Amino acid sequence: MSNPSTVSTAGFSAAHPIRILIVDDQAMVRQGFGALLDAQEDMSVVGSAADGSEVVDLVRTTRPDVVLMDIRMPRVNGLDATRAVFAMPGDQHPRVIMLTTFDADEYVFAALQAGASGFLLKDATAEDLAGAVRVVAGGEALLAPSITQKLIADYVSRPAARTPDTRVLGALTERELDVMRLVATGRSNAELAAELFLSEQTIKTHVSRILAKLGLRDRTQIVVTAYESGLVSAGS
Amino acid sequence: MSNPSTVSTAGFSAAHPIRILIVDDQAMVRQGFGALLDAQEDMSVVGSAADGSEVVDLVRTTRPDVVLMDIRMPRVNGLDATRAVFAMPGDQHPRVIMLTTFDADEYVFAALQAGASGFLLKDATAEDLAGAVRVVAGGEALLAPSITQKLIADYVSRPAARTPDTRVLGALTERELDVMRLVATGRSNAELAAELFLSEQTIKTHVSRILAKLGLRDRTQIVVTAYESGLVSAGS
DNA sequence: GAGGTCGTCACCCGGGCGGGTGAACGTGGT
DNA sequence: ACCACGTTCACCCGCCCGGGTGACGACCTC
Repeated sequence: MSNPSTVSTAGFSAAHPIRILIVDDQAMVRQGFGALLDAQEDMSVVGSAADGSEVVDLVRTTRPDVVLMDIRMPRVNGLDATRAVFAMPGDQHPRVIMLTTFDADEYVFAALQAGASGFLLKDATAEDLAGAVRVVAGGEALLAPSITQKLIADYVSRPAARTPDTRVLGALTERELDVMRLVATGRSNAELAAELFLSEQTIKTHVSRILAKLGLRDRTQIVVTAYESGLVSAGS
Repeated sequence: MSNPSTVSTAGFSAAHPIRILIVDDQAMVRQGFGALLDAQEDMSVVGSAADGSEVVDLVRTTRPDVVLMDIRMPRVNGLDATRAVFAMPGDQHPRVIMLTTFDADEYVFAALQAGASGFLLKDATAEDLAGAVRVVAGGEALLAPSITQKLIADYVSRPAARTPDTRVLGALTERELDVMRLVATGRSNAELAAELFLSEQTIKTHVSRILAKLGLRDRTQIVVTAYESGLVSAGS
């Protein structure tokens, strides 16, 4: 899995070793992976922690490029620790690779959402691990094949991320879009009037214009169109 | 990127070589990749094609385990060819790895949706390619790191695949869910009556029951709840 | 057979909704 | 200066919608 950016990363890191922080509650893992990665000439393990609670402080003091993070840990788990890392002020967040002993698919989405760039099983070989660190340090991402498989299956089952439809957004004025968004929450005209500090009649005018411009009949069709066009989306 | 299943695959394929079909319009690629993979002792290139139009026939006659498919080809492109392969009758479809000369992110989702299990750039090394074939033949999936990066970015931006909410699905009867789904398309009571061959009054009764059971006020809130609960979802 | 749920349908009533028309004000373009 | 457009608001009207009540048959449980 090499490609131009991996190569350039390797060249770059010869001068500036990739700084690595290892977070795992098992001392064996910290020592094993630590020694293994430290042996790579383009990498340097700058710290380790046994608990997610120390991660933020360590990131602040050691400034790692890549954090290897066990997902299951006592006290603060890897998920929360990752979220905490990406919640840190500034925009120089380290890249995070999640480690898991077995196939914990229920955490994959949460981990990626939290900001992780990689997901490896702990049975990975030395080459796998070192390669993954280089890939992730190079700004790309890498998942274990079994994880990739699950991710793809989940991915294709999700609706395409909808960019708000231009045919809708274009025809309506900004104010009408405001009203449409609120109509799509199930509110009545009177409620919209109160919400927007307007007369109910004004709301009715806006709603009528929306209906006319979009060729719809009633407010239920406005709600449907709002969802289908991506103006609003499920999950609030 | 090795793991138990990769190992078992290799062990399995020593007795039964992985059968490979190569589809690419460039003769250089067919010959190069073909010779490269054929040199692997656990692989056997069983055919090649320069055009997506021949793929279905070749899959039928050569029964490959893995198809390496260029995404850009004259006449029938790799996307359509992949769809055609998975549209073939029977359930013993080969696994498909898409190849692309450069970073064609706009095709990634379509390719995966079509059924592809892998996505590689053509600058992959021999080890990358052979490793990817083994991973995919073993039932898992593998993406180039730059593709993985884009996939993750797109993935986390999508709303979680909603499993229809039990609080909604549980309270309503099957018939009421039917009506709710149709209400959520923006139809009037009269239209629902016609659609379901019922009296309009019956529809009104169902709608009233839905409103009462879910604690809603009017049909627009039914539409909102239908979308938010996952009973229906955008993208039709 | 008694009781419960579900699906079907009827009548009446009140109210929110949508349609039509008109108008005022401010902004921006030519 | 003029017109177009967007935003705001008013009055009137017709009607679909939602609420209440009651009913009938089918099915299932006990």
